[in-house]
Amino acid sequence: MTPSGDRPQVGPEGGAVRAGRVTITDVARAAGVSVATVSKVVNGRYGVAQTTASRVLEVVDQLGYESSLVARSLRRRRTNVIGVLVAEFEPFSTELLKAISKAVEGTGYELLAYSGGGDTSDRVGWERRSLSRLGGTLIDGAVIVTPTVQVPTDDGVPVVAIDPHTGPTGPATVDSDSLAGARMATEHLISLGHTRIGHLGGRRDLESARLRELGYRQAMSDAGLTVDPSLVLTGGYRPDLSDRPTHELLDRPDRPTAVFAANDLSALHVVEVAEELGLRVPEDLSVVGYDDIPEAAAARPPLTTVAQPLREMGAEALRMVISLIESDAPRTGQGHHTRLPTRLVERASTAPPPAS
Amino acid sequence: MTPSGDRPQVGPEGGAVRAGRVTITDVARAAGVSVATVSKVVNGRYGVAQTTASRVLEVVDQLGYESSLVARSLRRRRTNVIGVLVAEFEPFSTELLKAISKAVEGTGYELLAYSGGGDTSDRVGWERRSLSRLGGTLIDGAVIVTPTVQVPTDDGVPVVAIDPHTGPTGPATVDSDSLAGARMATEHLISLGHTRIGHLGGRRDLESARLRELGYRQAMSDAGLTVDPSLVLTGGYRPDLSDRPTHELLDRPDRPTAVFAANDLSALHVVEVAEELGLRVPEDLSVVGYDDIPEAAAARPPLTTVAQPLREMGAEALRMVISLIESDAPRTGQGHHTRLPTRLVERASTAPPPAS
DNA sequence: ATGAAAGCGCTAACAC
DNA sequence: GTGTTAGCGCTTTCAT
Repeated sequence: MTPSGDRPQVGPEGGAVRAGRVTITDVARAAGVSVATVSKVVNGRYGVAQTTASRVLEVVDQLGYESSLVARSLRRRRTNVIGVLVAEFEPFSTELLKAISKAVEGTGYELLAYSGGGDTSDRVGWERRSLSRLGGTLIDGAVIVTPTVQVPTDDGVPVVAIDPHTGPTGPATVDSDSLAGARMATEHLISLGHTRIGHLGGRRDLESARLRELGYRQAMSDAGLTVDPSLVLTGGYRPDLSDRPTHELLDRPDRPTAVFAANDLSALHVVEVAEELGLRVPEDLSVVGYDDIPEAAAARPPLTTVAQPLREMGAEALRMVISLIESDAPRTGQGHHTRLPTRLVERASTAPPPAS
Repeated sequence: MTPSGDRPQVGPEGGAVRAGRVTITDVARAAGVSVATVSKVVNGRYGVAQTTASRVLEVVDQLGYESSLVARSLRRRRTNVIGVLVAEFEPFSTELLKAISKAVEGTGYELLAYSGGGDTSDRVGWERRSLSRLGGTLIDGAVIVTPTVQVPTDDGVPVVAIDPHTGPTGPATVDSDSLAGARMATEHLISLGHTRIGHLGGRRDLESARLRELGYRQAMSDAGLTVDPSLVLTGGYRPDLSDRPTHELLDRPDRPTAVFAANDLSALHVVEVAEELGLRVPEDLSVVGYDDIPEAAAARPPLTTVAQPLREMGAEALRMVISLIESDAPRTGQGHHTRLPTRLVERASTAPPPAS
């Protein structure tokens, strides 16, 4: 058969004209060798003649062949891809993603971010699904952001959880010191003279949310202040879930003079609602958030908040998965835990309470 | 064989205890049926007895089985996953990602973001590689953010490019009106009284960068101002690449009184360098950026910039890929192009030039 | 109603 | 050096 026999047509720019992806079979046929040989050449294995190799490489180039990650990962053990699993791409997870992306440079790994929690139906347990769908094949390891349940450590790939479901137990985790952060936030409000302080809590299933509420309670109690139970509500870390509790907090004559929200997104929503109600921030109401996402500094007024070291947390989580991937030590149920410090960032959403 | 024979061990909480992922074979074995039957049940196909189905489902639940995206996508046509391909996760691409993530809710698709440009070696052409690696199998369609080359439209999955390599030609694209935006930015500086205005350009391979420079030149020329060629440099949309040209702009006695940078990231770097040099922004130097990422509003001073409608752009791009995926019309080389309007956001990084 | 078998694109043993 | 073969986990005819 003539070499040009049934080789896929090649356009003027060297791109394949035939529809669909170029597969290893196309390359093999065009180069007149077996797929196995193409595979060897592409993967730089030994045992291929110089001349064959260069001919194959030429065809690869001509056809624009690139091996399918999917097919390859099904067969191979390693893919050099690390998964970042999130419920949804919102400011917190994307800040982490930026940090991980920066840290991944030069490591030889690529990043694949997957949002599996889209459907409201599986707001809980999405990480298990995502992990099962991708793990063991597509990705060598995973960083899971704010999982709703404890991630299984024994089955599948190495996993590190950021802002985990549960505290220092189970899989490897990275988080920041929510207790201290929440105390700082609350103490800041107290030092400004507030005594009637509300708390808009986070996701009840997350350790971080529980610790932030605890920090708030401790600071109040340490200052000799009693907590009005009707002022402690749950906003689920989300603006939409925060709407009703925020109104509950502000639609009343004896409303608090300050609110500590468990994250920036819900704090920002408190500011919004306050303004709809004709309350000025910070003159009539002080608001403190948590996280220090860029949106917090960008808001009007700029939000006072507790900064989590998101860059470091992302970098650390990446370091940890990579080390888990590369050490072949059997994974025990008990992972390593890193907790990083937080700090208060005073901006313009807090001030002394109205004279009244 | 007894049903309990070689079924994988199940732990107290129903989680699989054996290492590795639970595969369809495990389920089949545990349920005492064939893999084909399990597949049918899992995919809700007809032709399975009620009792068999419920038994299988029970085992699925018990073992926590979830089908592998990889294996499934290799065999099937559709995966209901849309890829967002970026060179790197930085503020611009992640804003788009947030927008697309918001828009994807309720569509039945899931999002997979892949950063393939990690290695500096392939700063150019990463999108071709990523597309080849994922396309045709893992993802049903792709949104590519700022591709470095023209994306092939004929081979593989439907593609929409945001801020494309080339203007309205080739694949479907979404971008914003860079020409008008750049004119607004420059006119704003001129109206403040600036005459010596520098331009820190973007990535030369992108249409948007060329249009922003053109808009700058048009506004200058319309105002009867001449452009000093030594004041028009390229920053490549990146802080690191902007460092040298920024110093070239500012380390001189006859430095400009204002700089229009082609995106916020490089504008922010100009502000940084200016401050290192002891220049106050905006008193000694005015700076305008482009994009309006959250970091722009969060900066000190808050950055005057040209806002791109990133939310709309992301939503529109998603709408377009989905419609391409769902219409089985053969893809022509010529896609649809949407160009959205920009607007000037005046903040505190611009002011009249120093009296001198 | 169920299962056996082929095959998606690829890699890894093993044969020639 | 190179090709043949098996098989990764899954879906899909096609027999039974």
